[in-house]
Amino acid sequence: MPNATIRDVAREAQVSVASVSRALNGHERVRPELRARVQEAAARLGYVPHAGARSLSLARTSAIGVVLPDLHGEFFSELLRGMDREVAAQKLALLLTVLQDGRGLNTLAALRGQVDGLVVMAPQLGAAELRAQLPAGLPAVFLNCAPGLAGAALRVDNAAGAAAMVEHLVAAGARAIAHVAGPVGNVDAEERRAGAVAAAARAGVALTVIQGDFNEASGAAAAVQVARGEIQADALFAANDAMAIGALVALKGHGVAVPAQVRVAGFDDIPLARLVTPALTTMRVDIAALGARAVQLLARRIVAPAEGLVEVGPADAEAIVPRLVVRDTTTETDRERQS
Amino acid sequence: MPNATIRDVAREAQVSVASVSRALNGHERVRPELRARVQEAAARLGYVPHAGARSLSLARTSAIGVVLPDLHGEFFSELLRGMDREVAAQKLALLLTVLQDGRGLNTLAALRGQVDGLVVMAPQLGAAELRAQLPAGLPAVFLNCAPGLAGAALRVDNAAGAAAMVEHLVAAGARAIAHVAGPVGNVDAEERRAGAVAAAARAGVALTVIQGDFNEASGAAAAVQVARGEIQADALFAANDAMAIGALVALKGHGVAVPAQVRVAGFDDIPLARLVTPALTTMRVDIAALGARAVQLLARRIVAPAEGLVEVGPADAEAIVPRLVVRDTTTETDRERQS
DNA sequence: GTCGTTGATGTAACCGTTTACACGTAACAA
DNA sequence: TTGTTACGTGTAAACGGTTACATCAACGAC
Repeated sequence: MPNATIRDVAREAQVSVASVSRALNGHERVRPELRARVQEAAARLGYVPHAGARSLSLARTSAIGVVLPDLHGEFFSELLRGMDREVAAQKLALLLTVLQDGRGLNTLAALRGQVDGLVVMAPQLGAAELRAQLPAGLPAVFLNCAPGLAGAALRVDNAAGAAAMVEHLVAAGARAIAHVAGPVGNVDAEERRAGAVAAAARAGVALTVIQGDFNEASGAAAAVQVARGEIQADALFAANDAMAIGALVALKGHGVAVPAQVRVAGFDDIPLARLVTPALTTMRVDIAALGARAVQLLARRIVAPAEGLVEVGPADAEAIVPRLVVRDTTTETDRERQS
Repeated sequence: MPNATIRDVAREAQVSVASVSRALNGHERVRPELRARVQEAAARLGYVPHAGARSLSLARTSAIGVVLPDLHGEFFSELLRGMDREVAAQKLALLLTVLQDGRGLNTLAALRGQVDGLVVMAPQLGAAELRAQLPAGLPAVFLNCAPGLAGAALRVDNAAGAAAMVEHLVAAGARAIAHVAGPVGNVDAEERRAGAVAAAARAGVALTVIQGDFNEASGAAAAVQVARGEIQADALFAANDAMAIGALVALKGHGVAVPAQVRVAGFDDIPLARLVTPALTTMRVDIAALGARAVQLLARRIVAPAEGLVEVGPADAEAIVPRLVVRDTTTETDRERQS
């Protein structure tokens, strides 16, 4: 007998199943004496309600699905940490699905009946493609997705962040910037590039785009071009920290002084950024807050229909603006020689 | 009409619900013509089976629960990545639960009926405490947990890893090793110390244990003792990379050549390890593999009862052996001066 | 023509909850 | 006394699937 059911408890407490359900769910109209008897019986049998059955009956699973691309490292864990924080507060559970390239196409639809809503991050999928895969009628919040989907949209304002960084570099004395872009087709990468290009144009400084792929090696490769003088630049702005760190190491290897000769900047503020020498200037995105906010928005959409105050639609779209974190790779300070 | 049910499909295809179920689940005894008609109807209505209902009927959810402590960074994401890889292969879903300090006590029991099994990592909980919270009769796999629980146990073989490192240091010419241990009470730290001590005894080299606390500062302090000659050693083996890096910096500061005068080694292979100069020799634990293996073991336990070949019990306990990653702090090479 | 056999399909019970509704009882007003 | 009301509790019908069993038609053997 693996587990007791509500009927076992009813028999044990000599009441009906309805009373057991009411007693355990804290209904009003239950005599205290009976409630106590039921609770006692439940405890005696080690009864735990069967979540699946309950969700079938309530048409509510108390779980939300998270659909993510194949992420690495800090970003992934911070996002989940933020989501979990909020999910716990709302007494929900998290069902995680990673969208690998091959599989995962019908995977999304299969979530019907298993979750009450979806937080989707699929920067590589088009709106139409995505819409086709989503189970109809499930509330959803989209993170950095193609625009125009039926649900709340939450994004990182990459363009504004990149622009802020370019402005900072210019203020720090840069006159020719090399931007190491992320992989083509990646929305974040595109937005950062566009923001950087626009800001450079506004500031009247030269900006050369070098193609990268978000990995360290490509940052290093770009740095080598700069070090050899193949590309004229007194600042190297990478679209993420991994590439910036790769570049930093490569520049050091080629005897280029940072930030004296070339300023270096990244994006994301991964933990490693403040540990490298010199410490990396970068844009910090509060990933945990992003995750928490996504869950919050979703939770609101889930209860909303019940409340009658639906007002859904793609109305609410929000953007998280990254914050500039100035460290040693862009400003000459007396801390330069230390640590 | 948010979503079609099996009855809608039955009506649309002019057959019974049983036939729909059989047709869609690939049963044998279904006339091809009827199967086609059902599939067509299902497609027309955009029917997707309701996971909750199905799991209630089948007594199988196709989901497994993952219970983790409040982890940060790389470890967390790598573990989940490994689990997801295996979970996808087994056509399961992942339900994530983070065990924060306060909450999460009844959280575990609430998973009944929502998952088919559990992967639990709760290094801070005692066996009894844990057992009390787990839903009875749920297959479970424990990661680095207290021993003696009913389920498979999977751990990192810290002792073997430490021993391997000591052997490597000896092979690299070390004759007197200083081991900077982690905080007392920490299981990983204890195991690493024990493994190092034993291996040194076997190899017939001296080994001095210096108490540390897993932070950089304690590594640096230990290094100072070695540099000053207060402790005789030609190799410094720290129980984690943070302390090793602290030691590395301190040795450099005291003009001690690494690895010529003192070899340095760490444990964990954090991302920073290959970025410091000289690059740190360390032990790499394949976290993703650990996660994948846990899911694999659990999946086996889940199907086993159905197969009749139960053979459960705490029988299978496995250990993942870390891999030695040799870099520049233990071997003099021509790469020494570079990067 | 009858009977058994076989294979495809339908009927209905079941999984474990929740809850609308029915019902019985007691308190109270007339 | 007799309605009315309010309240506590039980009965049974959902929720959306799966599947044991019943049913039925077609077929071949006698």
